[in-house]
Order: sequence, then C-alpha cells, then structure tokens
Amino acid sequence: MVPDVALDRSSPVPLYFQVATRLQQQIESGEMPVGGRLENEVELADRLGVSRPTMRRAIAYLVERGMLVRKRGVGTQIVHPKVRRPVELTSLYDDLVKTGQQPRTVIRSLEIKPAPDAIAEALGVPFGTEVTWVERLRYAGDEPLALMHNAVPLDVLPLRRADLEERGLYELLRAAGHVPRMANQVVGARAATAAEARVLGDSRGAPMLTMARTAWDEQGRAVEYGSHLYRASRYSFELTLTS
Amino acid sequence: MVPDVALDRSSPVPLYFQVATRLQQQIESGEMPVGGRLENEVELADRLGVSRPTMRRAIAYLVERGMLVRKRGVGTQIVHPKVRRPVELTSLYDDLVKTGQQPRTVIRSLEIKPAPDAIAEALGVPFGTEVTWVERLRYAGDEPLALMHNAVPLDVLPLRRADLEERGLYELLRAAGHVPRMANQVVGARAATAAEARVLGDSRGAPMLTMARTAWDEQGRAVEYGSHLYRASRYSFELTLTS
DNA sequence: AAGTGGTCTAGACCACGAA
DNA sequence: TCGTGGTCTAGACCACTTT
Repeated sequence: MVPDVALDRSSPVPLYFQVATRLQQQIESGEMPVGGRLENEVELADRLGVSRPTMRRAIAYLVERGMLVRKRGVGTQIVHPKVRRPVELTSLYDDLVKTGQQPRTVIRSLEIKPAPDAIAEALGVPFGTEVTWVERLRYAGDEPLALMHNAVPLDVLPLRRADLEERGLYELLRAAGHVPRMANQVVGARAATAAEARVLGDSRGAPMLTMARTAWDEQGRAVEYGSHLYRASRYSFELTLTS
Repeated sequence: MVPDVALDRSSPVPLYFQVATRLQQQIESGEMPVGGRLENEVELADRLGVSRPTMRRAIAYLVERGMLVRKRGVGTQIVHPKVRRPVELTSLYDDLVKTGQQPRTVIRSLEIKPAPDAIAEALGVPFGTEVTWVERLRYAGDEPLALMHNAVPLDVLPLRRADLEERGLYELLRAAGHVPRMANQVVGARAATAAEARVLGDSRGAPMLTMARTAWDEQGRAVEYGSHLYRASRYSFELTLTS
C-alpha cells in the first residue's frame, strides 16, 4: 500500500497534477489492478479533499495518456500497461544514448548557403533563405550506421562544427529554445549507390532505410529539415501512433 | 467574413465543441490570419455568451490539436497550418483509397491456428491463443504492392475470406466495434528473397520496406498483429509525430 | 431507480510577461 | 503596473448504463 502522500497546496505544482501523479503511482505500483475500476470521481475528490473539477482534470490527464478509460454510466477502468507507451519525438542520437550505445559523429561537410528550393518548400521558408547545410556520418561504436544531411535555418540556430561533434542536433535545438514538438516524416527504402555504400562500409545495392523529416517547434516554426540514410541491417524505426 | 453562427444550447453537441468548431472555421477560412492573436479569453467568452471555463475548454481543444499556441502574459496565437496535420492511424487500404488508387486484395491463405509464441507475445495474449492467420497480396491497380501477414485473435473478430477481399482489415475491425486507437510499429528494410520477389513481381534482392505492427483498441485490448513487406519502389510511409 | 461520467456556470485568486 | 492565461472552487443539471 502506497502511503497517501498529502497534497501540497502551497506547491507551485498544480493540484490536479499532484493528484494525477499520485493516481499514476498507485496504478503503476500495481496497487490498483489492471482492468480494475476506480472509485467514482465524486468520492475520490471527497477523499482527497479537492473539488470535483480538479479531480476530473487529473483523471482526464491520465485518460489522455492512455492510462485510463472512462465510460458514462459505467466507470473508470485501468488500461493494460502495454498500451501506455507515449508517442515520442527523438533523434537517432537520443535513441543510441538511450540504448547504451556510444554514438560518434564525423562532420563530413558544413556550409552556409541558400536553401535549395525543395528544402525551402519543406521548411516553409521563403526561397533563398540561408541555412546551415551539414553532412554527418554517424557511428554506433566503430560501425558506421547512418549518413545524415540536415538543413537548419540560420536564424533558428547557427550551427558550429565543434558542437555538432559532441552533441546531437536535437539536443542543440532544445538548448537554443527551439524544442521540436511536431515532425512530419517520410520513411522509405532503396538500394545504396556505390558512393553511399563506400561511405557506410556496405556493399553496393545494400538495402537502406531512408527518412526525410521536417520538424517544427511549439510556435509552429520550422527548425530542421533532414534527409537521412540508414543501413537497414543495423537500424529500424520504432514508433507508437495514436489516432 | 464568416457569419456568426449562433450557438445552439438545446443541441446535444457540447457548447465548448460548438465554440471550438466556430473558431476553427474562422481560422481555416483565413478570416483570422496565421500568426495573429486571438482576443483574450474573457472577452471572447463574453462576446459569445458562454462562461470562461467553457471558452477555455474550446481553446484548449484547439491547442491540443496544434492549431493554437498560448503563452501566459502574452496571448493566444494561431499556428502555421503546415504544422496542424493530425497524427493518424490508418491502414494501407485506407491510404490507397484516400489517394484515389484502386486497391485489390488477393487472399493467399487463411487459417485458424494457435498464435506462434512470438506473436502471442506481441499481442499480449496467452500462449496458444487461437488467431486467424492470413496472408494477403495487395495490388494498387494491376501492380503488386505489398505482401501482408496478419494475426487477429478469434474472439476479437472471426475473419472471413469474402469480407477481406472487399474491405480493408481496419475497416472490418472498426465495424466490429474494435476501433484501433494505438499502435506500436517497427519499420525497417531488407532485400527481397527469391520467393518474395517472385510473388511481388520484383527482382531478387530488391529493396523492401518492412513493417511489424501491433494495434490496440480503446480498451487497451490487442486487436491485430501484422508483419508486412512493401516494395520500396512503390511505397513509403508518411508519418506525423508529436512529442 | 440508482449510480456513473459529461457539461456548464460565476467568481475568486494566482503567476507570468510586457510596458 | 497591467493584461494575459492558469488554477481552483461549489454547486447545478443532464445523459447514459446498469439493476
């Protein structure tokens, strides 16, 4: 039994969030069984000493995250944990770090130039807007993994070679206050050209995963365009989608 | 100028939703410029004759959908339309219909059998659970496009050959009340085997997109496992992600 | 009929950002 | 200092599901 942590009304953390966190802990600790029902919201609110709207907001938050399901006239049920995984927006660098692999990056070129029309279009910026264009080769351990091309508008973030060698592009964007919040990506596959195969240490015609992505920040401002090539033998995308 | 449609308080459609729809129309019609600011919520509520919480709920709904951004002390801004596209959970069949192509499906095999352990694991059902296992070849027009394998637990939906030939799997699932709401998928690539190439009318070693997916309904119940092979020359995935 | 969640209100106070 | 959105309350009424 998780002790009933008292709510702190002087905390800057909103009450509804404290309540939601508390509920979430009880669910995750297994104290409340999967498939089980919660008390009705009026009693819950009473017992925790908050108003019903506040209680509802906490529950709504967990419903939003896929942890609970509500049905009018029935009640609130706890959903199977497998379905709870959140949608994430990460970069290859993040992924590698998370899985404990050692990412290393070689900057093959970096230049400032007007964006090619197709890329300006993808970014939704005027033709001729200046971007930093960078080609990087990413290793996992000693093995080449991906060949990556990116364009970042100059006024979003001036990219420096040294920074990019040590940190992922997304980490740099976040640090500059441009948190990627939404991205549109097209994932496909094709055979490697001779030149690509040589760079990636693969054989010509080897299957490659391709990914083209535009990312926007919270303001709806385009922060990055990327066109990447992954060795299919070494990498795949894992995604969680919701309708 | 869009006429101010009066709100209908006797309608079963919630007020906050009527308000949100109204706002959305004004934004999409271009009446309110991209990047522009909304009136503050108190005035808006006043003008529409609803309470502030109701107004807030309408705005929150549009913020959730990425259409508006709010900043305390600043105001509410309209986000660039490019960023508004919703996350969607569709099937290949849906995609083809939407783009106006004529999907055709050939059922190559359909049998009822206990799920292989790996698939039972992916579905989160007990080992040995009976599933319908189906292999389908999907055409766009006359061109083979994808070779698809699916497992659907028997107690979710008993699949019939005739139904599958005329309708997509997802359409059938929806009709049976199992609306796919969340999915986890792994997208990769590899070279086609000789057998796969023969079936798909491609040459051996041709690059193929692979996709393995488990989908759950609103209750968190696994409704489908799929393992698909797409001709990379003819298909790619388009995704919108949010953090 | 009883119990559940869904909607809506009117008003209060607070926290943050800009002028 | 002022204007903005963010939080919270107490209570009302409604709609749906189960018994």
